Amino acid sequence: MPRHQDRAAGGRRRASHSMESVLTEAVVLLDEAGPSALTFRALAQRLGGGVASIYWYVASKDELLDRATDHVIGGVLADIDAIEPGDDPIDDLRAISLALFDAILVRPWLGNYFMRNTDVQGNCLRLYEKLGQPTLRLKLTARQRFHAVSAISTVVVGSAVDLGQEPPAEVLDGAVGRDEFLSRFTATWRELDRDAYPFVHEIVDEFDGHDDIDQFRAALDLTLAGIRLQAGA
Amino acid sequence: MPRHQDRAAGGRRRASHSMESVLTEAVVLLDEAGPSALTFRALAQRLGGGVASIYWYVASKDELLDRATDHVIGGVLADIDAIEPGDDPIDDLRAISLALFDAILVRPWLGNYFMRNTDVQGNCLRLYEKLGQPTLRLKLTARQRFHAVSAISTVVVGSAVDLGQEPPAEVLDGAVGRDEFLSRFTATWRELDRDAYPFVHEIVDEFDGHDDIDQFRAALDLTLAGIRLQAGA
DNA sequence: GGGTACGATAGAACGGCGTTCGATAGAGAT
DNA sequence: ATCTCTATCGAACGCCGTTCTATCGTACCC
Repeated sequence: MPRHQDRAAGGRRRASHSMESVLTEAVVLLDEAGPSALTFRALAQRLGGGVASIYWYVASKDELLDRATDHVIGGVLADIDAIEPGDDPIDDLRAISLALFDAILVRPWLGNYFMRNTDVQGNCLRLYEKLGQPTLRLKLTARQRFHAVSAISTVVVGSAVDLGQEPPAEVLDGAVGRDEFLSRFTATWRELDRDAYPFVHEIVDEFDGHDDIDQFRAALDLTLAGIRLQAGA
Repeated sequence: MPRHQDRAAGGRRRASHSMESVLTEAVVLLDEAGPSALTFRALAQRLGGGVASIYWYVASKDELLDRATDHVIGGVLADIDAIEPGDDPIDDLRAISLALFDAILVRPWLGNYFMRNTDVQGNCLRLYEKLGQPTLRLKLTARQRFHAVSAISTVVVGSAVDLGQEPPAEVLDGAVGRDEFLSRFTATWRELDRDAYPFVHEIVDEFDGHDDIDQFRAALDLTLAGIRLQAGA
């Protein structure tokens, strides 16, 4: 029986993966073209192996996304550990939140999978802890602390989701710039009836060419101001 | 040539749709079992027609989701129009936000599609306007007004996304209750090292059996407190 | 060194999805 | 009667996540 075991030039090599390489390459795909680009087939090709092999490391695509997310959060955690705690707990909260948001700006897809399953996302849990520790220095009840951190987390996730909307492909191609894309909206808005839409007209100039990080910082600072008020500090 | 035109008993009837019926049935599917249940095939079956017919009304699934979302926001808008403006603009902001969140509690999938494309989502734009009008009565700059409404919108969307995570099927089936599902997490958390996770231990009792609307209300009130402070009112 | 157990890999197939194509039925105008 | 435009639909296409089954290669045992 001719079992052709061609170890010669043409012979297919078997690929050899690792959890690390799987997650790293998954993140590369996500970074390059967003969640829709991360398919098992694309990932397998990048790893130089077969599709089914990936299932040895993760049980499903959801788990892959959860683990990939936690993988990059690990890096964020390192950045956050480098932050020196200051006198003001609220300033610490702000610093940690901004570090997290910086990571989301670079990888807008993060928002959709962050904190989805702490069983698998150990780093996300650690980050949650990090975010909560400054509140222990504030005069708050346990419930208030819980709500405060939830609120900050909500603001981060909410902002991330705004960012994470995959732009209509023409922006990704670079065919039209982001500013032009925004202006298309504002142009429509400006044509609305001034009496029926006084607020939209009031802020349309602000929306045009607005900066995402300014928007996040403003939302975060409003929440932090509320927390500070509550703590009586 | 025998073009068999069986108008007899067995003859298939043609279905007759309308934008209204398409969106209504789409919402029914979303309500019954979440976004994963809304497929063109399931929708066609419900409408008693063919798959391709739906494409006469919407150009893609994204547009279907956008329009379905805007459809139900229309109902929310009616609720909001029924709210009498009070003396305090911030109380009005709170009332409108809560009305919106009430709708999201019933339909957790809303958060993922809300405010995605104001071209198609006219009602969402109207709601944005409604949310902004109270800020016109506050002493704020245009930019501050823009950021204030964005912040509120972010809190709503962020909370909705938390809610919108499709539970792991066993909860949907009713096999395990929501409380039991939460307790499974907290049980793991309680086993963590107390020194490494002081905050998690501090709030684990709060997390166990927590109420989503309390969490939202707390986050919203923190943001509103920040806005009130900014307006010097 | 032959046999065996197991960690790891992979091709092929399955069913379901969004989407497209081409055909066609019905209603109204010419 | 014919033409036109709106509306409908079955069948097919290509891609997706997932599963099945068969293998390869190494470490270990006797």
